[in-house]
Amino acid sequence: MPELPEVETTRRGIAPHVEHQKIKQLVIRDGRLRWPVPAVLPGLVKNKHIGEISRRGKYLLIPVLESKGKNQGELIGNMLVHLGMSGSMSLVGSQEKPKKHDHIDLVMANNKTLRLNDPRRFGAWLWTTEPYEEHELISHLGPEPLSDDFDGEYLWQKARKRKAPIKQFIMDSKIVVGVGNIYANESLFLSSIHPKLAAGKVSKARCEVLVQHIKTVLAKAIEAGGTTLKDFVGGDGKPGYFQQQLFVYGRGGEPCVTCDEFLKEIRLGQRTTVFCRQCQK
DNA sequence: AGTATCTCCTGCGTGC
DNA sequence: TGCACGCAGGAGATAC
Repeated sequence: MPELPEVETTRRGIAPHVEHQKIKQLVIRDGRLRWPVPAVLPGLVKNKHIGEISRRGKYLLIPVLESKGKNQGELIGNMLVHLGMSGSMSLVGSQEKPKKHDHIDLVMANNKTLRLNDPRRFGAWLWTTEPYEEHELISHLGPEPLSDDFDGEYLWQKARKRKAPIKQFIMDSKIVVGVGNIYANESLFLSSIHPKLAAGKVSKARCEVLVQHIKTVLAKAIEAGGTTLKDFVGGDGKPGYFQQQLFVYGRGGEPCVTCDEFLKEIRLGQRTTVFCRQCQK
């Protein structure tokens, strides 16, 4: 269930093995992801070089550069990868046989292969020649949650007159990217804010608190993921997600760690929502 | 424009 | 053991 910390952990895990490498070939074993993987892509990237991998929200951006002899040259375009909800990447030896749901291989000249596994095929592997910021899946996205652009003032301004529940509001990628269900539940608990409270009813002061908790929760999760980076090479591609302690997510019916009240579990916009009726108002 | 609902897909846990 | 079912989840698409 890749949320932003898992995607960032993936980026950090694969980057040292992939960046500046020459692409031997791209193998599309099953291109039926959320959108069809462009059939022309293997031809476009063959024998090109890979640039520095970045992340925007939960999208991984893999630049492809023209090759000049053994070196890389000008930017040709970007591969835009999303792990959906069940996707993961791993680095394997180029001879390693694909397992079930191993849909795409990026085979590199260093005899390593970046491999995408995605059982539910909600992920994406797209191509764009325009600056990635202008791609239709990227251009409308809100600020990065860990950046200075995301602060209490910003959230409060955006939330004015909005009636949507605060939980759904912070999960809206147009408002801020990277806050998935787990971390939305956790940060609201830490902020003592009821998930159903209308976004426009959250005071400026409480917006400040909420933003700080979102940042802290995400940063801690990234830190936890960083401890298992070594598992990327020759591993199963699944870093130690959810190592951090979860206060409410997955704990419906169990006692609140603060007040012992049984945690309430409801559905909000078809998402499991867990909170403490006592602590969150 | 803002909000609510639907949708893609497979694997897993549960209850019969 | 097998089957039907509900649920999980990101986020774009669609409807109101």
